[in-house]
Amino acid sequence: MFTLSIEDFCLENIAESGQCFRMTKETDGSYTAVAGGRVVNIAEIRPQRFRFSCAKAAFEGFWKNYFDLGTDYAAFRAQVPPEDLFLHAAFKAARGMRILRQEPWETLISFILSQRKSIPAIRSCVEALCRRFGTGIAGTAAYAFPTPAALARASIAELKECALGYRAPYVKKTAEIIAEGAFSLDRAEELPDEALLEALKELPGVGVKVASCAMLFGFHRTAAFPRDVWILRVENEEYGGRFPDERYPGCAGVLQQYMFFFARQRQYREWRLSRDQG
DNA sequence: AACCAGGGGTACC
DNA sequence: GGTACCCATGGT
Repeated sequence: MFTLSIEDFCLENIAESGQCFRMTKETDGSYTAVAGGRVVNIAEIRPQRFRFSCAKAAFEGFWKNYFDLGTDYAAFRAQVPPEDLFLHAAFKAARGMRILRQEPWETLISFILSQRKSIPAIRSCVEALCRRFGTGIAGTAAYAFPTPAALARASIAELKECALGYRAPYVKKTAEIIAEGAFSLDRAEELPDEALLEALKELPGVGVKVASCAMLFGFHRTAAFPRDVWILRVENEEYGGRFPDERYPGCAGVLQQYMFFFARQRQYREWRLSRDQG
């Protein structure tokens, strides 16, 4: 256990941002994250001052990278031109958002089962999969995300018991393809963005949007710009149909996450009303 | 209690 | 290359 000062790091905004599904709020206001077969609890004991439950070595060896704490997020905001009022409002509303460096496998499966589900529903689905097919993490009550082999072994009926519905075959087939080695996530890491997108789209249940989410959140390809229903609304309401992602080479995906977060807030509706009247 | 959710596959044209 | 329609199920 140790404490640390960190700028641009908001546990709540990250946990509620819909990029990860295994970060939960505790009754004391702290957050517990499960990733990479590890568990950590983080409390903001005063503004920008955080207490980590793990050892310093585990932080340096894993969590620091996981939470992308080596990246200066103020530099992203600085790229936004003053006239883009929406994006500036989004940066204000989603202060402390970061793009986590999650594992490709877990991210891929999580977003395959995300389709036509709300974020709370995705969380409970993922948790059910972990409890049923993952292995327990020693010294904690948490379960690791199941391996490709474990999900490939699962029956469709078992997967449906985790509320996967019609997505159960997608998850099973993708797990089989990866467990067999017909698709290597390690080799996929070497592909350039466009080739990676096309490769991911070959997997069952993976279209442009799911592939983009896996790229952004699992492969940390920050140029990937996932377009879901919320982003499409924002593009129509704020950008005349299409966000100019080419204006932000290599980091449009980061901005996308701020946009997504703000678009879902009630305060966006109010912000838009007051803007349209003034 | 209806409504909608970080969409993809398929059958058309 | 676009579009209409279906797909299960939970959270609000």
